[in-house]
Amino acid sequence: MSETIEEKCIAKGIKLTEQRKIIAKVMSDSRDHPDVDELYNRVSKIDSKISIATVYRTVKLFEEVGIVTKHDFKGGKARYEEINESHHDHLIDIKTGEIIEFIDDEIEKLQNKVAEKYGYKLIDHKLELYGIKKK
Amino acid sequence: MSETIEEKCIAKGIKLTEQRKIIAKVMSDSRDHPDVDELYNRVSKIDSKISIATVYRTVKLFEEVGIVTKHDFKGGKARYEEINESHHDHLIDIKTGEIIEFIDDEIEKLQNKVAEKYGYKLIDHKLELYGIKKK
DNA sequence: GTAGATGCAAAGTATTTGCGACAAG
DNA sequence: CTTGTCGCAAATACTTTGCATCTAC
Repeated sequence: MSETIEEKCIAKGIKLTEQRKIIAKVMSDSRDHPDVDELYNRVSKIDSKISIATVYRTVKLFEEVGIVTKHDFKGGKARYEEINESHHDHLIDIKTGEIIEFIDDEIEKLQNKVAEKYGYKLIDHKLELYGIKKK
Repeated sequence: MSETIEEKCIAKGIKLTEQRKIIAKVMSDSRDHPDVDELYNRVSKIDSKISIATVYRTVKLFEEVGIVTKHDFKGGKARYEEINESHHDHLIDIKTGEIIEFIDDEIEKLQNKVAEKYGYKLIDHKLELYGIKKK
């Protein structure tokens, strides 16, 4: 039962403006992990009057209520991705910038173990692998 | 045989200016992971004439030649840490911001396995755990 | 002596914000 | 209606850079 972003907004009592609907749609349709600029480009094609400030405000809002996550991959700009059921981490191709999503339950378990060991409850984590494709 | 940053600079043919020596010393003495601003504060106490531009230029240089690493933890600012023999990852206390360094060989191995699985050679990785202290 | 480093201030990026106009509930 | 959002441009925050001067080697 994967809800759409729009449904999530309603569930969380967020006002659904035209702009937010468009931004939500663009994010849902994005398989990659676009930065705000790229998001703005895509959104502009649908409605050219939307300002980049609104895009910034919206992704921030979506992040705060847990609809999307923010990534700070190498390169300065923050990049966003919709959260859906399946948690995953990222394997990034250093040469091409291509991003592969993966899940490894064993690593997940070990992370919890590490946190436990230091007396912490694990809330969140970030795992990024950087590599080059083998020939 | 852990070399000092100064020794590493000489080994890599980097000109050792007074400013660089000071910045190197401050970084070596820092157990935490200071951002450029904080580094600049500490450096200024030793020599108040050093400009923040030099700090930026120096950390960038040190990063390029592999003397320090840059982290993009939550919070926007880039933070730096000296590289020494022991690789480690970070467990960050969400409430206090405290950073615990840890190593887990099992996780390291699994990361390589994941990269392999997708046909990649692992070059680098970043693992950050965010948690809260248990009472 | 010479190539490269520094300081300063100005210029870039990325992101946030104040404010009057406007739209969702 | 009322509260919160939008668009715009100005403001911030972080980082980089041009240029004249200075310094390590």
